[in-house]
Amino acid sequence: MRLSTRAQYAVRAMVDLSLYSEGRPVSLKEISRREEIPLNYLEQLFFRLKKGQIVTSVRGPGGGYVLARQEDAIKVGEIVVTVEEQLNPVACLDEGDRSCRREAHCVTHFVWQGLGERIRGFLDSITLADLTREARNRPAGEGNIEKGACKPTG
Amino acid sequence: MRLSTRAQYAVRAMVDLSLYSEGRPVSLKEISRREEIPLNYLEQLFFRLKKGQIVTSVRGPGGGYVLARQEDAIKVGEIVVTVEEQLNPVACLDEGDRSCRREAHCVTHFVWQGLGERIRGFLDSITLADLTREARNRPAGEGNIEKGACKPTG
DNA sequence: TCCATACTTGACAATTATAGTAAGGTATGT
DNA sequence: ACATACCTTACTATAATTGTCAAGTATGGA
Ligand code: FES
Ligand code: FES
Repeated sequence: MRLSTRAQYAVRAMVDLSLYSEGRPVSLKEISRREEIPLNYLEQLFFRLKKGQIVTSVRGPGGGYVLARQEDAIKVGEIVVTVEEQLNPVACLDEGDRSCRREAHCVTHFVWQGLGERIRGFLDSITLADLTREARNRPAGEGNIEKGACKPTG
Repeated sequence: MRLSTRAQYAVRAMVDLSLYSEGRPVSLKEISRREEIPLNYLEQLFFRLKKGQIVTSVRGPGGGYVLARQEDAIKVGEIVVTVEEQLNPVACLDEGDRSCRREAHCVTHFVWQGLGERIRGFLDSITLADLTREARNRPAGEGNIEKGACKPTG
């Protein structure tokens, strides 16, 4: 029951972007340095985030990414879903899945369905604004995490 | 954000056991046939379930497994946790993890912590009794699922 | 114009976790 | 004794994920 690091990175990167933006575009290079996320990997994430219309991009020198909306209109759940395809605990809940056309017979199906709803509900109840507010109330140096933390292994 | 098939299988197997037991021990062979779960795999699961004191075993011919407690005293969350080690969305929440000793600096930590609590809370709110009641209210043939359903792939 | 910056995009390798298989052992009722 | 059925460990194959590489495009400024 693990969240992908993609999702963890994406949320952290979004908090970073939000914190250091101040209206101007923020380059991935900066975010990469502060949050210690590989630049190439960040590029993949922001490719998705852009498609998901959570950020917009500015090309050329001095360019970077900007939030597509206000901090308080971006839910954590959106970010996670955007980089992680689906947020369902089991495959048969995925859109377009045909492995089980008779959920009516599956006793456990409704359990996982309910679980998925709770997960989404919780993550959608938190906005980027909540996280940046939290971050500003802290001493914190560079980046919003401790170096090397939040890694899936180690 | 996927649940392991171990967990899915375990819950289904427990429902099956509960449904067909009627006081007598149920052999894994039976469960394996009805639920279409490989016998060897089931053995691994029940090895864990026994250690977790959710079932007890009876050896020898005519033996099998029996619920260690009443249906309504066994939570789905217990079953899942027992076969799946931990139920945390990120590694730093795991007991004994040392990757981050300063969660105070990590802005996103509390989000994942809250998520984990919701997940556990929800799964602990459902008991085996709820599932068997559900199952008995259905036409259903052999096993409590449709053949081939609930598989992670396909 | 030319160049440096920084986004854009696809392909791919390495690592890890999971699912599933195999095999041998132990207890026990008949 | 013998068949049944639990007990336990070890291993392999497969899939997903993480992370790297590389080549391209748009743009602002010297
Ligand atoms: S059909 Fe969805 S869990 Fe079985
Ligand atoms: S320390 Fe737990 S998520 Fe960063």
